[in-house]
This record gives sequence, structure tokens and C-alpha cells, in this order.
Amino acid sequence: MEQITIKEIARICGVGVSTVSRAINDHPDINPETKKKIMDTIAKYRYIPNNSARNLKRSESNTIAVLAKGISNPLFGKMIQLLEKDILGKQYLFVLQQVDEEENEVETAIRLEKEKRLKGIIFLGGTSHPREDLLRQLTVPFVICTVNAQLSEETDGFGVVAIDDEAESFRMVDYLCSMGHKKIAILTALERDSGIGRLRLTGYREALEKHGIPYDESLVVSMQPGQGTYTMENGYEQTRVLLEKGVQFTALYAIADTIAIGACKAIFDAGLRVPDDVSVAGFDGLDLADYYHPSLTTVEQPLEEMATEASRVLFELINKKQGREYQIFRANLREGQSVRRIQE
Amino acid sequence: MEQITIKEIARICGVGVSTVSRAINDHPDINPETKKKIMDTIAKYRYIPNNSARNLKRSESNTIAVLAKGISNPLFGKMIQLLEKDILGKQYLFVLQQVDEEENEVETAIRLEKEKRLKGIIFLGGTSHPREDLLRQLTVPFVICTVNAQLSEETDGFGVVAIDDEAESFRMVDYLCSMGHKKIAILTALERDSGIGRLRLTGYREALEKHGIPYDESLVVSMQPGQGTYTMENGYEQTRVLLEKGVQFTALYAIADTIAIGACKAIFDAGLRVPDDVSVAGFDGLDLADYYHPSLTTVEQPLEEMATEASRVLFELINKKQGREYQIFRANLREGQSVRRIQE
DNA sequence: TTGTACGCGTTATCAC
DNA sequence: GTGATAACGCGTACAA
Repeated sequence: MEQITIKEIARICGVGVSTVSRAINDHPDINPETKKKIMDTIAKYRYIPNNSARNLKRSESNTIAVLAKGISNPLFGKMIQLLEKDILGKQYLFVLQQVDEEENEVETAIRLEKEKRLKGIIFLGGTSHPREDLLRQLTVPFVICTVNAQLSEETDGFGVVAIDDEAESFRMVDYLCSMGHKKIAILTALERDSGIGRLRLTGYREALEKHGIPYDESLVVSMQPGQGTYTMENGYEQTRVLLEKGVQFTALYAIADTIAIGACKAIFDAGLRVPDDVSVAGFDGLDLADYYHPSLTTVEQPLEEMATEASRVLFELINKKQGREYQIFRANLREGQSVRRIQE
Repeated sequence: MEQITIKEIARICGVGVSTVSRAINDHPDINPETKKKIMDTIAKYRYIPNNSARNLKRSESNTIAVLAKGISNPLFGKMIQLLEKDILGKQYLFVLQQVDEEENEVETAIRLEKEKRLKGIIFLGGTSHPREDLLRQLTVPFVICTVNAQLSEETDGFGVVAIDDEAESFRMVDYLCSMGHKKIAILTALERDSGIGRLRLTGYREALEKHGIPYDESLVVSMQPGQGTYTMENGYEQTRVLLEKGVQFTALYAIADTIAIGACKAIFDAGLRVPDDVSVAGFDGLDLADYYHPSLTTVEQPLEEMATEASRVLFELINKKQGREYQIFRANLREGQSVRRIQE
């Protein structure tokens, strides 16, 4: 199939290619009439410039990539839409790259940066302790979003847009304690988790400590590895095992809403009720948490603000070429019907 | 930031660029030693070929695009992952493009095809009656997945991988009738919907007809337009309105699980129970339907098989350059706890 | 205001 | 087995 090129358009219009190029790219010095004629021809022949050639020629390809760790993560849906709108609105090209759970997102970013001559990168999700030697191989600014990563002073030209996972996790567990719970199980990520799991687990420990509740390992349950750590299935399965063990607890805190919902199912299946027999709390503030029955008490991340901020920070970094910017948002403890106050 | 190019590598190794190219692309006639030296240098300098240049040069860019209408659609998550794996495995480049609800996915595809020199396209979601004049502007094979689109004889070089939305919808409503329900409300897409909504609504009408139940317009509720037709929020809101109107019905059939979950919430909020007071049925077979409480009776689409088949069909079309292939899968009516038998 | 010619980084086609 | 070199389609400096 013959693809029509800029040369063809030029030939048809009886002008040079540069004139066509000027018309396409809204250059100032061009005769309006000539421009109109060219644009009409372009429309008529449905000519669309070849992206590869443009990117190749332009020293700067004006592309921004969003790397989402787990595209199916319901957390990211809205954010991606917002980011795309923002980025396209700024006349940048938008590339969405999905990163598998076993994949190292920074390695993917490095490859992508060179392949596509990126101008900037936004990470959605990923590890909270990325390998900085890899990060430094990135020569363009990047923003880590939804993960409260802490980077050393040597790394530069990046931003972090997130909530304070540790503090917010603390708040939730603190809240559970204040509702009279003393035996609080936690469904958390893998032992060796490098993502938000560790941060949220730390918050859990600190809250218990504050309330003088000893940390009980039998109440700490790790999700099983495999495809999708933060899945309902995983939450269900681990909760089922926990219940079968006969460990006593009055509240169950899951570090993700999806896990919490799986947990609820296991509780129901065991013939128990939420929150009458077990209180359940989640984290993230998915829409779903609200629509679940009973609605889930959860920590709501301001996802849309975070997306907007992530793109703002990125463009700022692109302009300044350097800097370090931490934007930590405050989350909202959203009370649902899944946690009840119990008597001491 | 200086990007290293193939020329640099060639210079460093003391060879010509073509030799380096041969090493990169696994060409046969190259001295293993030379190749090793080159590959080592490449690794050392972390050279990564520029994608734009490759695509520009290669007559065929070997890129396949997946256009997903609504990336946040939980239906697509797993499918996208499978598709990506399949496509990369076949040594093709994979591009994921999100399409907004108001956007015409075919127009996006046309632009993308030229911009990126695509080799093939997979549509996830979209309209069931696409504009064929636009589709014919696509010069590469495409597969419409999850939508049972019917195209005229004049269009060629495409595949459809879907379930029979009408028949499966019929089956669900038929099932509801067989459970003793006579007043069955439906939550469907927009009046003027051109997607699966219309097909599923038709199945609903036909099932009622079979059981001699008159079609009652007051039981047909359309989702409101705006951002996200198939959302829990929309389902909630429309069900709330329906309940307030005081229309009587014993079962509620939503054409998507997400809508069904929103509906359940509205029912609970009205002080009613599912399924005791109202039976609820969904469509799609999301994981979530299973984990919801009560678990949702739904029509389960074989999403993974469909994804695998979609890529198989696409590659077949790419090789044959033409053809029309309809792969209609059979869905599975998954009984949950949200529908109960009622006495006549 | 417009056209010509060059180069972006890569692969393929030749000679050698 | 290897190295020049001509494309690929576009943007732009420069000349006209």
C-alpha cells in the first residue's frame, strides 16, 4: 500500500516540501493562500506525517512516556487519562507503557528513553527504593507518582508525587485502635517487598507501638507472589488461610482495597459478617470501595490532583533541566461501614 | 545529553556501521568474533538503537497497535497483558493507545497507522456498527475484539473476535424468566448507543418475547452520557432514580457488571436486599462479580481465550493480506448469589 | 515568501 | 565476512 508523503503533497500543490512543512507546523512566514491550498490538499489526500521521520529529524522528539506498573491497576485508570490529556495539551506526544510486575520499570524506562528519544518520564507505581544507579542512567527528568520513594542526594532531575504511605498507614491503624481494636491483622505485600508494602507495614507497626500493642507476627500476612500481588484473589486466599489457622483478630487491615475486598469474601465464606464479626479496612480509596457492600473504610488518595501535579512537576523539570521536588499529598481517611467500634 | 549512535559503536570497534547493524539484527554472515566484540561494546556503552530511525528505514515497521476504548475498563486489563506478550513474542513492536469515549476509535486508528506505519490493529471495545467508509481507509488488517460487529461484504482484511452479545444477553434474560421473574428491569447503554448496548438490549427484548412478557418501557433505563457510561456511579444513579419512581420489578439486569454493582448499592441504600427483594444480574464476568457480596450472577466472557484468538487472527490476516474471519465465542452463565427463584 | 539541499540514525544493496 | 553508500520521510538553514 502506497503511503503518501510530504513530497507527494508538494508535487501536487506545485510547491516545495519546505513550504508544505511550514504549513503543517504553523510557521509564521508563509502566504495564507498557499497554506490554505496545501492544507486542503492534505485533507483531501488524508496525508498524515510519518512520526518516525519527524522524531528522527527533530533533535527533541517531544515525547513523554508514562510507565504504569500494572495497567489493570484500577488506581491508574483515571490518572492515565488525565496525564494523557495534559501531555497532549502541551503539544507533547504521549506514550503509554505497561510494565509487568516482575519487570524492572527503570530498565524499561532506560530502553524507552533511547528508543523514543523521550523528553520526560512518569512512573505510576513501582518500587519505593529504586536502584539509583539505574535511575541515573536516565538523562531526562522523571516523576515517580503514587510511590513515596526516597532518593539520595546524588540523584537529580526528578520529582516524587505521592502520599506519605507510612504516615497514612499509621493513621488508619491508629484509627482502628481508637475504635477499640487491639487484635489487628494486616494483609501486606511480600516480605521482601520493595514497593509501598514495606512503607505501609511500617506505619502499621508504629501505630501499634503508639497504642502499646505488641507486634504479633501471626497477625501479619504476606500476599503470595505470582501474577498480581494486589489482587482480590490473593486477598481472598491469604485471608482464608488465616481464618483456618484460627488466629483471633477483631480487625483486618489490607494495604490495598482490592486485597480488602478479597478478604471480605473470605470472611463471608467463613460464615462471618463484616463488620459485626470482623472489621475490615482498605487502602487507596478506589471508587469500588465506596460501592462495595458494606462500603469499605479506606485511605483515599487524591489521585486526580496527584496526576495533575505529576505532569506539572515534570514540565517544570523539563524546563529547568534539574532539581528535586517532593510533593507529598495528604490522604483522606474515608469512613465506610466496614469498621465498627468494639468494646474493650 | 549525547546519545550514542550506531556510528559511535562502529568507530569504537573499528568496523563499519553495517557490520554493527548485522550484529544487532542477528544476520547470518558475520564473524562470531566480530559479533561478540561488537555486542560487548554495545553492552558496555549501553547503546540502544533509535526506534524512529529503524521504523523509518524498515519498509515494514513491524508495529501492532492495540486501541482500547477506555483503558480503565477492567475488562481489558488482562487482555492487554496477554496481547502484549503475544505480540512481542512474535517480534513485533507493541503500541497501546487509549481511546476516549467520545473519540472515534477508527479515526484514531487511521492516524496511528500512518504515523507509525502499523502492520496491524486490534480494537478492544468500541462501536458495534463502525463507519465502514472509515474502516476501509485502514490499509492494514485489523481485529475487532469484544464487540460483535457486523461489517458489510465490501470490507475486507479484518477479523471479529467476540461473543454473540445478543444471544448471550438473551440467555441471561431467558434464565431470569426461568427463575420466575416477570418484571425485569434493564440497565442499558444510551438510547443512541452504537456499542454492545444495543445488541444486549435486543437480546433482552427477544427473551421477553419468548416468554410472552410485554416489553415495558418504564423498565428500560439508559445510562446517562458523560465520562464513562459503564460505570458503577452511573448504575447507582440510574437505579436510584428508578427506585424513586416506584416502578415495580423483581429483577434487575445490567448490561455490565460495573453497572450492576452500582445498582446493588442503590438497592441497599434504599433499604432493600439482594436477592431477597430484588434479584440482580450483570454481564461480562469480571473477577469482581465473583468477589462482590453477594456474588453476582453474570455472563462470563472468555476474555483470555479471546485475547489469544485475536492475536492469532491478526497474524493470520497479516500473512494472508486479506480475508474476513468471525470468531464468536460462547460465554458462560455464571450463577452467583444475586438472583433468586421467585414464586409465580 | 518560497525552493533546494542536507542530515537525522538505521537498514539493505551493493561491491570488495 | 566486511565496508561504503543509498535510501527511508521530514525539518530547516540557506540561498533565491
